[in-house]
Amino acid sequence: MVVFSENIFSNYMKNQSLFNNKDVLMPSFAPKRIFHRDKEIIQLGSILAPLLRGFQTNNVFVYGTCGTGKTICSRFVLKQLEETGNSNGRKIKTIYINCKMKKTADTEYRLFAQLLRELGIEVPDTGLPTDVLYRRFFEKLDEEEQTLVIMLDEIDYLFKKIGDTFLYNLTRINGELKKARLNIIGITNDLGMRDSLDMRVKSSLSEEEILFKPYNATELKEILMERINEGFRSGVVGEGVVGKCAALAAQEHGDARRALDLLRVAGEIAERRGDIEVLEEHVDIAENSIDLDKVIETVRSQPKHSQAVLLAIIKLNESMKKKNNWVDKRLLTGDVFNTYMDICKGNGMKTLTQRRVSDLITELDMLGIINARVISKGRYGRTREISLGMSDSVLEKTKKFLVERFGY
DNA sequence: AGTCCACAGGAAGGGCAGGCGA
DNA sequence: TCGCCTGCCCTTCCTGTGGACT
Repeated sequence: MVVFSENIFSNYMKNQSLFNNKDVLMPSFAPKRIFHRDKEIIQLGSILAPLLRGFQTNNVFVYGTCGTGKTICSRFVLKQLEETGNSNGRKIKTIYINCKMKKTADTEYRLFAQLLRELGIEVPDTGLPTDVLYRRFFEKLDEEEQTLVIMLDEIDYLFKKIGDTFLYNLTRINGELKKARLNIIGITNDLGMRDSLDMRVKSSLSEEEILFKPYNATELKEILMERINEGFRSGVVGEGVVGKCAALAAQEHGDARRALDLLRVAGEIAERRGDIEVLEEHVDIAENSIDLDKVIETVRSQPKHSQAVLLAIIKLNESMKKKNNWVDKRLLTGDVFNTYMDICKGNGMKTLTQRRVSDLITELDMLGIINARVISKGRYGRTREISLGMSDSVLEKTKKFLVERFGY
């Protein structure tokens, strides 16, 4: 029972926080020092340096797996480039765009709209032809002598969705500008994307390439120690915790973002429990919690029909497991569509066509929630084999969320 | 070698919301 | 205000496809 004469936050305020500055442990935080990426930073810096003297330079293609420091290093270099340029009387502006942001930069129109907004020009969400946006962007850019560096993060997502026309359009702008200059930094964790690009785009975007290798456990440990010193009160995080976070993240392709998330969430769990120290058991709990939050957040942001398709996949997956020979049985597009229709009918929803559901399956695959690959069953047709890309505990919570939503 | 299946996925077009210009 | 334009989401129609089966 809550007694209203007592302040519910008094306990929280009584205990001293384990954190000094939690922002330092956020993936978005820009640290003063970046470890083990000297070579890549210097390489990117030397490619962009001619811009400071007003010379043309090459576009850059940055690739490496998740959490290898691509974004943080690129942002670090661009920030310094902008500062150095501006303090030397040369106008350099940088724009960061994450192409995976739904409804923000996931179509060519939305990408150019976002670029225009960054340049201070408001444009409607729809209604204008894309080439009008393109022209406005071009005119605004060429109003004065300046250099614009556009950093397109997760560029593979946009490429898979709409092809490489937008890249072709962007890269050819430079030849038409009279006063301004435009440079593009494409960042991706899809190492195969480069090979799928149109020859003209490839030669223009991949003029320079920088590969970010995964961190090993020792490097991750050093990165964590630096953040702990600033982020936590001294002595609240033990040596074992750092080693565990680093080892777990090293297993996941040397992902520094993962290591930081583990550390921060472990700290939050310890604090919530009222413990005075972050322990290895907190890291174990954090490991499950992070996956869960990420997947639930993604699922929650999906349109209703995508959620219904995912529920259909989860339900079918479950019923297959219950059967003895479930290993031999495969989850196919047709089965998913039938179950999806049942879910829609049960909820009074109008069903989308199989063609559209096929696209939704592709989108769920691109988000990493499911795995779908095209297979041929010979005489019995060509279809997609679908499986779930999440652990049992995450699956259980996702199912709970979807079942509550659809009551199925 | 030819047939056939169950889709994949491309192309075209409709409906809707919204902008532009006369 | 109205007609015409656009992008987006979706449907409809269509062709293409890998490999088991005949």
